[in-house]
Amino acid sequence: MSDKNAFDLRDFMPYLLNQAAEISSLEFQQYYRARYGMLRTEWRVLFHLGRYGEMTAREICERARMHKTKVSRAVAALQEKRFLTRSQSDTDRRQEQLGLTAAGKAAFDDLYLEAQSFDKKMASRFTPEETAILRRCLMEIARL
Amino acid sequence: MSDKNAFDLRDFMPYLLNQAAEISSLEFQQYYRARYGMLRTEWRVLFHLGRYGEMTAREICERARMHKTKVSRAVAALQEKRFLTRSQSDTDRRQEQLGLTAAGKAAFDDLYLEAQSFDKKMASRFTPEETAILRRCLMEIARL
DNA sequence: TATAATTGGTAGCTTTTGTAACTTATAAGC
DNA sequence: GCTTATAAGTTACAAAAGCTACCAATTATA
Repeated sequence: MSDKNAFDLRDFMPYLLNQAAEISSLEFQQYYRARYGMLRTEWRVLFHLGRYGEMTAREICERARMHKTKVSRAVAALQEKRFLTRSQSDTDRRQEQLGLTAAGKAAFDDLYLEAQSFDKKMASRFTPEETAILRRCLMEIARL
Repeated sequence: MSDKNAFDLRDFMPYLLNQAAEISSLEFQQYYRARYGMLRTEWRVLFHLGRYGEMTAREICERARMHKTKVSRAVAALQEKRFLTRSQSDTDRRQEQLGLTAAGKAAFDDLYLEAQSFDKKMASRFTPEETAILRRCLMEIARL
């Protein structure tokens, strides 16, 4: 147990993943938080609508793997910021189509570029081969 | 923007890391939660004390990179479960040395083994080379 | 065509986290 | 020695997440 080769916290994959996720997320958070006062949940919803176009809250739940209450609150917050509009569906009045306003699109475009360059910066710390393996392993673990 | 090769959420490293971390953590959580009613913060504190021996709350903060209020609450919860004891230091009466009780050690030993086999199971999904690269990249990103 | 079951979305309550202020103890400046 | 600063740890209050129950619209079923 006090053996030098013994299993350590730094060898425990869930711990490693959490530390890496936390650090990178906190760093990127600066952008959407400082500029737009957004939360992580809001940034995710914004990304989905900006990147993939109009969709319902349920579709966002599935794609982003977020609980529906989380999405509901993020949508309300984005609407409050005038970044998002809702329009009731004609075929099923329970659901509403969500879309971005001009301001929402502008925020998305801005953050989308930041995300790209942030990702590039992260990848640049490793060789292309390492980065490719890292991405593949993470996708596999995340079941994406 | 609707280009097939365009930057996608699945290409965004912080998102990938979060999804992978969340999935693996939720899975392992089953063990400490179901058997001992522990929270993640408590499991981390238990791990530190079990693996590295007695130390103060401040040392746990540094090693585990947890905020001192989080540690304080986890310590209180572990004490409540009779897994942990405190003893005031003679040289500095502000700090107290934290250690595990017999029950705490038993819980640690159990979970330590589970953690090892869990990690092994995760690693087995990849080749040894891939696993090594994955670990190195994560350590680098997490600045460990 | 009633009635039960399901679905999209919201609201309320509880648990957990984050932040700042506070308490007590030590260290530093003069 | 006496003030001031800093550190360890706790507490209190606010923000956020999780969970359950709920409402209203739709679909399935008897």
